[in-house]
Amino acid sequence: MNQTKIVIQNTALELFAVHGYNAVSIRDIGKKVGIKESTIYYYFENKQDILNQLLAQVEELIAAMKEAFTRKFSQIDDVLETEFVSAAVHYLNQFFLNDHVLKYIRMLSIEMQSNQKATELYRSLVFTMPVEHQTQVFEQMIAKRFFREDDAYQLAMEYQSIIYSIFQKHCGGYAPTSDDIEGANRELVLFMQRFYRQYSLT
Amino acid sequence: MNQTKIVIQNTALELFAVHGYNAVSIRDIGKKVGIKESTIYYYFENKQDILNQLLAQVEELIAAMKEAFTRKFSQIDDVLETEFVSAAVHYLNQFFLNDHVLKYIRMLSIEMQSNQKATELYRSLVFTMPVEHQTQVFEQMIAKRFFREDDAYQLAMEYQSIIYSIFQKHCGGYAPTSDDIEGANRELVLFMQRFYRQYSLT
DNA sequence: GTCTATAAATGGATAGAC
DNA sequence: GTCTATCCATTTATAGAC
Repeated sequence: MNQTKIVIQNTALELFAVHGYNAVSIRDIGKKVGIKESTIYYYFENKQDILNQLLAQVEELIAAMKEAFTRKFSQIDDVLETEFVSAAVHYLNQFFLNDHVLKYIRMLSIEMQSNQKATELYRSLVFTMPVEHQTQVFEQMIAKRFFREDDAYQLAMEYQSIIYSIFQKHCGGYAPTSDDIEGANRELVLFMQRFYRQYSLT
Repeated sequence: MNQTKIVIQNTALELFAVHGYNAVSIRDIGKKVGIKESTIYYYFENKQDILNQLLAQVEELIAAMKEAFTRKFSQIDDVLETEFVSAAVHYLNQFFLNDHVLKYIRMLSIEMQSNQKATELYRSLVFTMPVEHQTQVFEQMIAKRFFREDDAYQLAMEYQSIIYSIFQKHCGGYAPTSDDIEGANRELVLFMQRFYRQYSLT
C-alpha cells in the first residue's frame, strides 16, 4: 500500500481516537500530515471512507489475533503462579496498552455511541474474541488438573472482567501516563495472584 | 431553575451522549428543543458553558450517590443468595442502566478521550465511588461471618469488575435494546450466584 | 501526486426588534 | 424571553494547474 496513504490513515486514527470522527476535519488531518486537504481526496473517496477503512482494519486485527491465538496454542505443560501472573501482565501491556491497539480502542469508545458497527467491533475486540481464546486455555488447564473443576467460560469471563476493568480504571480515557500504566500493572499482579490461588490445584 | 434551561441541558446531554460535544452544534440543540439558537445564548454564555454545567451535574450525582449510600447503610442482618443476587440486579438496572445515568456515562465515554476532567469523573462514577461503598458492605459481611475472611477492597473490586464488564459487554455503546438488557441481566444473575457461592459461609 | 482556487453549506456568536 | 438578521470563520468537496 502507498506510503502517503498509510500516514494519512495513522494520523486520522490518532485524531479520531482523541476527538472522534465528527470533530476532526479533513484539514486537521492534512495539517498534521503536512499535506493539503485536497491531496487526501486523491487517496480516499471522502471523509467517511477514511473511517470505514479504519474500521475494516479493526476487523482485520480481530481476525489476525484470533489466528495468532490458535497458532500459538501449544500444549500447556505446567502453570506456576509467576507464569500465570506474567502472562496476564504481558496480555495487558502488549494488547490493551499497545500503542496501535489502544488507539483503536479509544476510537471505538467514541464511535460506538453512534455507530452500530463500531459497537460490534468493540465488543468483539475486548470481550468475545479474547474470552473465546481464554476459555480454551482454561479448558486445558482444568482437563490437566492444574485448575480445579469449573466452567471454563465463566472462568474466562471472570479473568477478562478483571483485566478489562483494571485497564479502564487506570488507563481508560485521557492519554494514560506512565504512572497510570504502573498503577494498572501493580493492581493486575495483585488480582492475578488472587485469581490463581483461588482456582489452582497446586 | 428555569424550565427552558433544563430542557436545553437535557437535550444537549442526549446529543452529546451520542455524537460527542464537538460534533453537536448549538443549532442542533436548538432544533431539537424547538427554539432558535440565539435563545440558548440567553441561558448559557457559550457552547462550552453547556458542557461545563453538565460535568458539574455529574459531580453532583457522584456526591449525591455517596451520600445516599451512607444514609441507606443500615445494619446488615442476614444475606441469602437470592437477596445478594437481586441487590446486584437492582444496582445494574437502577444505576448503570438508568436513563439519565446512562447518558452521563455515554457522554463521559466520549469526552474522557480528550478531557482530563471527564476522565476523572468517569473513573469516580463507575469505579472509585461504588467500590468504596461496596468495600464497606463486604467489611460488615465478613465481620458478621456471612462471608469468609478476605480483603474487603479486593472483594469489592472483583464484584464491581463483573458488573461493569457485563454492562459494557451487553449495553456499552450504541443504544442498548431490551434484548441487550435482558442478556446483561441473565449473565449477571449467573455470575452473582457464582460470586456468592464462592465467598459465602452459609 | 500535490498544489491553488473556489463553491456551497454549516459552524459559533452577536445586535437589536418585539 | 424569544425571535430575525447578520458576521465571519470553518467545513466538505471539486476543478483544474503544475
